[in-house]
Parts: sequence; structure tokens; C-alpha cells
Amino acid sequence: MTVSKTAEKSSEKPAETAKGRKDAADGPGEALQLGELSEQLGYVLKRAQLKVFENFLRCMASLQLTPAQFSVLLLVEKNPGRNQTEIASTLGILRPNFVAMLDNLESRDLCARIRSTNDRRSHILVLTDKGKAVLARAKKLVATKHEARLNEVLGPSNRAALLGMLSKIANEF
Amino acid sequence: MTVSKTAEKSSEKPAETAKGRKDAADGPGEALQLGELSEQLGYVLKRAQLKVFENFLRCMASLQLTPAQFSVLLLVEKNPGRNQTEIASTLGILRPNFVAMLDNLESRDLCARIRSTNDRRSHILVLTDKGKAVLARAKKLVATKHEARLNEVLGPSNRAALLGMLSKIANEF
DNA sequence: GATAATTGTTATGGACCATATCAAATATCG
DNA sequence: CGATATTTGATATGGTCCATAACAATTATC
Repeated sequence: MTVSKTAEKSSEKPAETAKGRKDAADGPGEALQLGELSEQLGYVLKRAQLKVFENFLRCMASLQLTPAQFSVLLLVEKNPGRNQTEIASTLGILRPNFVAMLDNLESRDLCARIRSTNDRRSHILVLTDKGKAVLARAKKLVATKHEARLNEVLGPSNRAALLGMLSKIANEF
Repeated sequence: MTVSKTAEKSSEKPAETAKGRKDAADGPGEALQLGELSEQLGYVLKRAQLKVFENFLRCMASLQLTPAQFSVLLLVEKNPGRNQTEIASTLGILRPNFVAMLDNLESRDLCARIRSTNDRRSHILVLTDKGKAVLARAKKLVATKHEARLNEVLGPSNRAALLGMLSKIANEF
């Protein structure tokens, strides 16, 4: 340890630079300097992701759907007749963790596991009628509330550009 | 439940549309259709964030720094003399969860808690000499390996545009 | 000087993620 | 065919991250 414990004046350097905040007698709080942090793409990316998910949850409050659940319903709808392993793996969900997720969706009668006759090990996933209806409503909520808010902040063309760059990162990285 | 259990032919609709995959006799796996999922900004955003963090961890393997730890070191460096509550809250970390993080960094002699003489409740955070040295090396690794890879994939101008849009989302959402 | 608020801390529970393991069913191959 | 390996869904378990309540020490407030 090279730091003198119980130092406060820490005269060392006037590193407090501009606007030099005085040691004691702070104002109402004095916001911290983000510094290079606001240039770290990973940091901003994470922050943005949290905000987007948070907004998604608010928009979906009436349907009680998380982003992960919504993605499962979307994928099952577009790929009927697939089993748990296939759906889970393309979503990056590990099979063991997918079980509880499906238990939840199935208990709410949004999707169903059907024992395949071709391969009696696997469970074919299908949306129930209620699941299809809920998903349809979810899509509308996403479009009219969630994505609409994003368009407000970014503008449609920027939104498309953003999606393109994120896809590049997600795929070619 | 409106779904007939133990159905497989599921003739219902030939929803398998194009390229109609036959019921049994699958090829090597037949990739699933992402469908609207690839248009969901939240989904792609999360995917990209995971990839970026994963790459960050690889680049930092020699220094054993996580993104969160790196952000703490950066923030403490730019804001010396702040206490735990201030550092934690501007990073979106809850005070209770920040304790273990600091225990870790302090046990590795990267930063130190100093009891303030102004307010003997609070702990002033400072980087140790080793902490400054490690952070300097970390910055170089981030620049030469991590951000360099991002520039390869996106190009410098796109990277700047991406950062700008993500900041907008992170702040004005 | 009594009461309220703040700081760091502990304890605790939930959500998410990862690994090992298992029984049932299927595939593989001698 | 039959022994062995593989696959599928499932359970158990542990780790990490995130959130809340509560506490002692200290400080602020009135």
C-alpha cells in the first residue's frame, strides 16, 4: 500500500482540476465526471440495454411478458414443430434453464409441449390459441408503445442504422 | 387447452411455408427462422452487449478485470476523493452490492478506502499506485485489442455514430 | 439534546446463468 | 440382433448479479 491512510486534504496533486471543488463544504452534491466512461462502448451499450428492457417491461406490464418470454413466443410462432433444444439453443438459453421458462408459459396456457411421435424423447412446442392471441397483443404493444418511443428518441432512419450496427456486432464479433 | 396432445403431423396449416421442411427426416438440423426477432431492437441490443462483454473479458484476461471493475477504476481515477455511495450510485450499483466489489479490488491492492476526516462515516476511495498502473495497462489493452476489434467490424465513423445513439437511449429514455 | 438522516455493512432472497447428472428414448455399430 | 454411445428433457446445484430490509456508527436537524 502506498496510500497514506487517513489522509483527507490529499494535497498530493491538485488533480481536482477545473472548477476545483473544495475539500469540505460540498454543495448539493456536485455530479461526478464520467470521463472516459462515456466513451466506453461496452458501458454505454449496457446502460442502453437496461433502459430498453426496463421500458419493454413497462409496456408489457398488462401482459406480464418479459423480453425473454416474448422472444420465446415469437420464435415458437415462426417455427412451429420444433423441440425445446432447438428453440432454446437459438435463443442462447441452456436447456436446463429453459425448462422452468416453459413451465411458466405452459402453466399460463400460452404454449404447450407435445410429445413427438417421431422421436418420443422430444417435446414439440406449439403456441396455444391463447398464446397466439396474447402474442398478437404483445406485438401491438411493442409496436405502438415500445418501438414508437424508440423512434421518438432516435428517428426511424437512425433506428434502422442502429439495428444494423448492433446486428453486425452480435453476429460478426 | 385447444391443442390436441400427441399430434405430430399437425396438418392444420402448411405454415412451414417456403422450402417446406418435411415432418421427419430432418437434414443436419435446418436452422430456425429468426423472423421478427431480428427486428426487435431489445433482442439485438442484448445479444450485442453480451458479445462485447465477452470480448472485453478475453482482452482483459491477463489483468483479470471485469467490465464493472474497470468502470469502477476509471471512475475513481477521474473522481478522487469521493466516497462509496457516490461512486456506486453513478455507476448504477447499489451500495450493499458495492461492498463486495470494493473488498475484491482492495484485496488486490488496486484501490483503497480511506476514512474521511470530514465525515467519519464515509470512506474516501483512491487508486493505489498499483491500481493506477493496472488501470493504465487496462486502458491500453482496451484500446489496442477491444476497441480496435470494434473498429474492424464497424469502422471508426460508424462506431462514433453507434455510441451517440446508444448514449441517447441511455440518457433520454 | 432528542430525533432524523446518512454511510458502510450484513443478511437475505430473487433472477439469471452454467455444469454435472439422470432416466428414457434413440442412434450407432460390431 | 444386442451392446454401447448419443440425444432429450429434467433435476439438482452453485455462482453471479441485483434488490430490499435492517443495523451500528456517525452526522445533520430542530
